Amino acid sequence: MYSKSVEDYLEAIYNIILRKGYARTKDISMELNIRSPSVTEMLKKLDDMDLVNYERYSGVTLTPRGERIARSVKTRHDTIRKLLRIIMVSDKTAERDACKIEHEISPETIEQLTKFVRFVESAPIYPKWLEHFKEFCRTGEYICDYRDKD
Amino acid sequence: MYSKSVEDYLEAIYNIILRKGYARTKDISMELNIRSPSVTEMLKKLDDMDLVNYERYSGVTLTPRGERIARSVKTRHDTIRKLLRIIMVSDKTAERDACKIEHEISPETIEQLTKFVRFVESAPIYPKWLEHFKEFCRTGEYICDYRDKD
DNA sequence: TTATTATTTTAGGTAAACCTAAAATGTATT
DNA sequence: AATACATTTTAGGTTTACCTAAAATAATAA
Repeated sequence: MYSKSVEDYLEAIYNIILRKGYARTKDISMELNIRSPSVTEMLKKLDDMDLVNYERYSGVTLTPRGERIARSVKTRHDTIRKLLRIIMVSDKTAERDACKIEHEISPETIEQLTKFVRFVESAPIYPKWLEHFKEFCRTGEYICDYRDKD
Repeated sequence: MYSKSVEDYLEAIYNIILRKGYARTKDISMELNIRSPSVTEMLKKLDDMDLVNYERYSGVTLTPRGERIARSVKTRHDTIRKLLRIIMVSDKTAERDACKIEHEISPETIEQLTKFVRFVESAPIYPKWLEHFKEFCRTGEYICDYRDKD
């Protein structure tokens, strides 16, 4: 398994390349809020691990392995963020917490999380139980209509 | 904020005291799978921070502050574990993942998580939508009966 | 009480991931 | 081409939280 730090760098590099085509030390430094000497140091390590291609004074690209990992971290991130949004966590907090939780979650949990998010997303209308949860959040009262059905 | 490590020690000490009345270096060492010299070292730090009362060669107890924190970590832990159980993560994985996620979660998220768990638990019968989620997990098919209602 | 065993602590490392200050390199301007 | 400015790297620290080996203390048994 890779460290949080490694995962963060790969994810950052991936995102930077997505939006501007290439990634340099300074971009990564800004994205992660880490000083450039630390970034340089890590880029060397990532290069040794065959996760990035690093050339002094140029920039970095991801190797296939690096990109595979970056993608998987990003997917985890998005899944967690969506789950948090479903349970009514604010956008900002959902984003911030996803950044941290993404490193701490087992494959099994990610699988279930993915299913759950898909389950909610695949509902043709906004699910009633989520309306009920919203209401529960406001009032603390559980709305129950199971009696209507039999 | 306290480090993961600090939170883990406090939680461990709390749990050990709960089940056997007192906590010693070796107990903590076994609980956390950390060698005793490391435990001794941390106990001194925790004592300096006024989170435990530590006496060489005796054991430790939690100060009021330490206990307050331990309780709050434990509560977070349980809430996360319950959430994971709700979305059908196995007991073992839910427990292991809760141990890690408990350190990474903001107050806002914990609040929503708590509400969500309470929402599910306060349902008078096992919620239909959870049956549907179970089914969705098995088959990948979304069961929808909103048309029956109007 | 003395010897043996278990526990705890001290002493002295290590590794990961940061940092600052200063040197090296690259880029842009006149 | 020379100077100025920005970026990147090197060199040398720091902190946190671990570790092992050996010494000190406590608990138990002969």
